[in-house]
Amino acid sequence: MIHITISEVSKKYGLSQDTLRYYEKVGAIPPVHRTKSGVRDYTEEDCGWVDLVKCMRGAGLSVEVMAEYVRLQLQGDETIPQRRQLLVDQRDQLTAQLQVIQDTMKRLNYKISRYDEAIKTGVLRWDE
Amino acid sequence: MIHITISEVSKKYGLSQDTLRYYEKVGAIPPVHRTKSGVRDYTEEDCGWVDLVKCMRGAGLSVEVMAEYVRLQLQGDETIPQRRQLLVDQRDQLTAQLQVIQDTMKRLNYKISRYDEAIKTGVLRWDE
DNA sequence: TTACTATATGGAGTACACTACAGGTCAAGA
DNA sequence: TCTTGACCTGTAGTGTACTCCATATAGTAA
Repeated sequence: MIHITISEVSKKYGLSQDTLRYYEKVGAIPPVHRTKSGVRDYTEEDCGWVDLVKCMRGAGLSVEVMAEYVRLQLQGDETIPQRRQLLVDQRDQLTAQLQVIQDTMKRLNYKISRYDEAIKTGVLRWDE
Repeated sequence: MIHITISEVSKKYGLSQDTLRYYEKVGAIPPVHRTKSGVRDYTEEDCGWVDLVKCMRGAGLSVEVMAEYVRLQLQGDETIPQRRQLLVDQRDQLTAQLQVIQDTMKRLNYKISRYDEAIKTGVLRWDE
């Protein structure tokens, strides 16, 4: 089993050491393995959690949601239905967010095309 | 020209009166038309700005970016190239965010499918 | 005129997600 | 042994985007 330090995890995932400690403190990842002297010594599994939380945070899931998922996970197999439901809820949120972003991009594209036209012709019609 | 009150704009767009005043204060929308006694009296154009900022904020653009766009707009036609560039930059950001969300959804879907399997068979393999 | 309601302003407070810092510990090299 | 560097904890501070509140004023109904 390979173990790596917090500075290596920080480099590997592009998250600051403070952020890694913060995620652990608020429970967005489970407690990380430590050396006898108390220094964090990330296992591959610990890294997997870091990777997961980085991905989910990037998409906009809250740290509280991640912490809830971790809590359920640590409670064992009887929480599998709740964990599934949590993920489904978050997926639904992302589906909605995807739609909002696509609609906004359409609007941005329309405005950009009008600016292109204005720049080309020197005229801006029906502004906003 | 139709004018409406802040409470009507609030209902129409689902933004609180405080939020509407806040957007105006920080410049995310231009100054709203007022009655002689100083009460906001939104024109259709004012409403158009509210609609725009609601849309952009929903997609994650910052109020500061909106305020910058409004500043440029109020400076007149010579800022058209900058405004176009601002919109293009934001569109690029959204394109990237779209990708992140899609990747995250793939990951969520994979995990959900594994939970479905676990619930069906009673076995969870290679858990996280 | 009085009372009520909607709106105004300025400023303080909240929630979230970090981020920075002070002070302490520990292992390894000179 | 001494020093250095990386790490630790706990706590305070920051930025963003609201949200709430106290106090004031204007327009309308009774």
